[in-house]
Amino acid sequence: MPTTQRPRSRRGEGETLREDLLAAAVELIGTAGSVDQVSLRAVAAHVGVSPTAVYRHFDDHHALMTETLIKCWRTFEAALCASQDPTLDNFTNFGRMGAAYAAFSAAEPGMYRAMFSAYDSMGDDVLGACLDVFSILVDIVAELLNDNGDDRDPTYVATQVHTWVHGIVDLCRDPESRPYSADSEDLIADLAVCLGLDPR
Amino acid sequence: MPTTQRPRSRRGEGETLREDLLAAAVELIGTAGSVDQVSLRAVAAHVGVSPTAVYRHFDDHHALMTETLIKCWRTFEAALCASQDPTLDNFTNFGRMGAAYAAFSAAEPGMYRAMFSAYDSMGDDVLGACLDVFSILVDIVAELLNDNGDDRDPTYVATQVHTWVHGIVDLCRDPESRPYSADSEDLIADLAVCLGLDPR
DNA sequence: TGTACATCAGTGAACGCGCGTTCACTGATGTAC
DNA sequence: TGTACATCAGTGAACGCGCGTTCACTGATGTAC
Repeated sequence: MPTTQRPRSRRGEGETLREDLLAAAVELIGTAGSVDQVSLRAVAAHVGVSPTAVYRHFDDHHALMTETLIKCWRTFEAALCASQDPTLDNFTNFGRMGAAYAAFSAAEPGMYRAMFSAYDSMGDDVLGACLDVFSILVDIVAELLNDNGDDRDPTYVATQVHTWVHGIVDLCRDPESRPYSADSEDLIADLAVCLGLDPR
Repeated sequence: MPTTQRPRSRRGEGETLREDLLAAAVELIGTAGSVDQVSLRAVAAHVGVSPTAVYRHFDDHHALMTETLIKCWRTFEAALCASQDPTLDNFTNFGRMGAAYAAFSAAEPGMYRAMFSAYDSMGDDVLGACLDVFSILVDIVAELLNDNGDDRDPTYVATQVHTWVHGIVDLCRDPESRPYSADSEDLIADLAVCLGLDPR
């Protein structure tokens, strides 16, 4: 958090501060691991601007946090999409998405926790961003089931996948102190087989 | 939170305030759904006592919260144990424990979230209480595997069960706004079969 | 080309609040003599 | 049986802090004439 003051934007370029505030808020959420431990004043200080400047771009603290969380979900979405390779088969891509999910939660544990702690308590826009991510998973599961001639409901199976993966990365978040000696990579790898998603 | 003042304990009965403070802290954690949103002052006010009185029984805010969380874990442990009936077979008891787990998280969602958010960040005593609960699950899974002549590692399978159940109750916490149309009871019921725990 | 001015992108002081914690204290009560 | 007193179980005022938010303001800058 720089005590150094941010240089004032030139006329017409006021929106750059908005982006800087969001980026700082994302970073602070990642450090804090929760939304409500990140103050408006801390975000402003991180950027090098007075607290009042924030009100030029956001209605209040809640609006700042809502937009920040949406940005987090978009980042997560981009990471999952980037893992997909259309030249590969669906089961391989499914595995890559699982690995990307685990990698994101390991690289940004605070962000991951904050996102899933608050996904349903910040309003419809955040929930919408969350649903967009889930639909990516539903799509790949649907293709997988189709490949296998499996007529199970893709949404239900995707929910099985997601609840399990989420439980794994949420509980096994700290290899040092977790109560589970198992490795999250093993757990995720076994999961597809348990759910009967591997090609026969 | 009563503005009414708590009557002073009689001489030699000072420990009753300690119990009252812990009970109030458990309740406030349940309402807040997190540990660090519950202040020492709020706990004192809930009991009807001055903030300074808390320091007669706990070193500081952190010590109060640590003991409160342990009490939460013991409550959870008692609920799981109470679901077991030694006159029934292991698979039935396994199902009853799953139902008790889901019932606890549904009845005390705030407590459940606070417990699992903080299980690894409050010190070894809290982690120990958490491990005690996990070992209950390992025991019933071990008996189940033994019944089935299944030689999988009970700890690993229990980890599979727990990560999945936790993911289900954590993500499907709010039937109104969750992104999943599935019912958590269905998910939990299907889980045992997916993991091959049902008797053949 | 010069200049008045509206607008943009902020600042700085102040507010009332709740927080954890420290300090000096108070009054009831059980007990030793 | 009476009483002095140590101890118990607290209280109340005060501290410095960070918080969200409001308000009046300032100074640079692009633009219209």
